Amino acid sequence: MPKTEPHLPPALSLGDLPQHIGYALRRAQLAVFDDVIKSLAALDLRPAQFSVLLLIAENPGSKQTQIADALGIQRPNFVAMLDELEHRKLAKRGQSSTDRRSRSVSLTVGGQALLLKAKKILAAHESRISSRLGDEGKSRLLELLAALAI
Amino acid sequence: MPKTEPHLPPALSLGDLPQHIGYALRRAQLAVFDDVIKSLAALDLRPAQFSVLLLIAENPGSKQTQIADALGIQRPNFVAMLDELEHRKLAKRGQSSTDRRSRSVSLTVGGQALLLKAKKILAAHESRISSRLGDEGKSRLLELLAALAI
DNA sequence: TATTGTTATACTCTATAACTATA
DNA sequence: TATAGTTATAGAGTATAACAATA
Repeated sequence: MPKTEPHLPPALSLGDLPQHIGYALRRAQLAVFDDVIKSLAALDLRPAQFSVLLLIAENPGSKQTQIADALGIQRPNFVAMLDELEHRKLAKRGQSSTDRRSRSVSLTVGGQALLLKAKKILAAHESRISSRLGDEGKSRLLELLAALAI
Repeated sequence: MPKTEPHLPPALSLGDLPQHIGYALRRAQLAVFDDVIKSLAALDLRPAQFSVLLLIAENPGSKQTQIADALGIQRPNFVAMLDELEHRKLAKRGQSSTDRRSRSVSLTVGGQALLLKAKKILAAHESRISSRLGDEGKSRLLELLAALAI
């Protein structure tokens, strides 16, 4: 008598959900972000925190709200994010010489070092993910996604 | 003297963020979902609610937890979702004849009617979105996304 | 008047522990 | 003992109104 397989419950039908671009996008995004989140967890960084550190480094002297806007983060929600990065001594708020309302943000040396580590970790992640697509596949995917991102 | 353009603040540099698959995926997913959410709002349906109605219709007689599992919804979180659909008389919980612990879920006539309307609305949405990609583009995109969704 | 940063607040999504009733 | 449904709860993420300081 052949060994019986462990009983798997029958998979439900998803109908034509997998043909919906939105559904397929969401599933892929969750899977990729799952890998990003796990990768950055070694540095106690969440994806949004990484992107904030990156934008601050890329745009020295920019104002708090400019960073938030560029990342689609609401200004009120950005306050606590910056508070935490500042508390961890990764970023700091400075004075604007021309406008005493606004704060110019910058990275500390520790923030620059952590960003560098994060970039290396994410480069490895990116290689892992890209290997499922091939070079042509990745560039075509980025092209198609750009057409959707308005 | 030429008319001066309205002053736009200089766009910040995103570095190589747009080359990250995860970043591009998230931006595209948010844009597409924005259209889905607006489209379904006419029926007072959120995307997750649509997918629940669809799966119930596609899998008659299936149990509450099977629907939740197939959609990646945690069992505890699925309870309130079903409560609301039941309160709106779109779905109902029935008795399982063989296991008194489990509930078999089904759509009411009203739920079937609303699902049909939602499908039509989403078909129009899908046409709108797909037109940005072309037929070949859409099928290639679904193929690439499937490779990422593990 | 308008804008920057801020506080307070609320709503959705998601995640986990633990209970109950059944199996 | 294990499972289905449930309750309670907590944490992210996201959204809006309103205030003080400054422009």
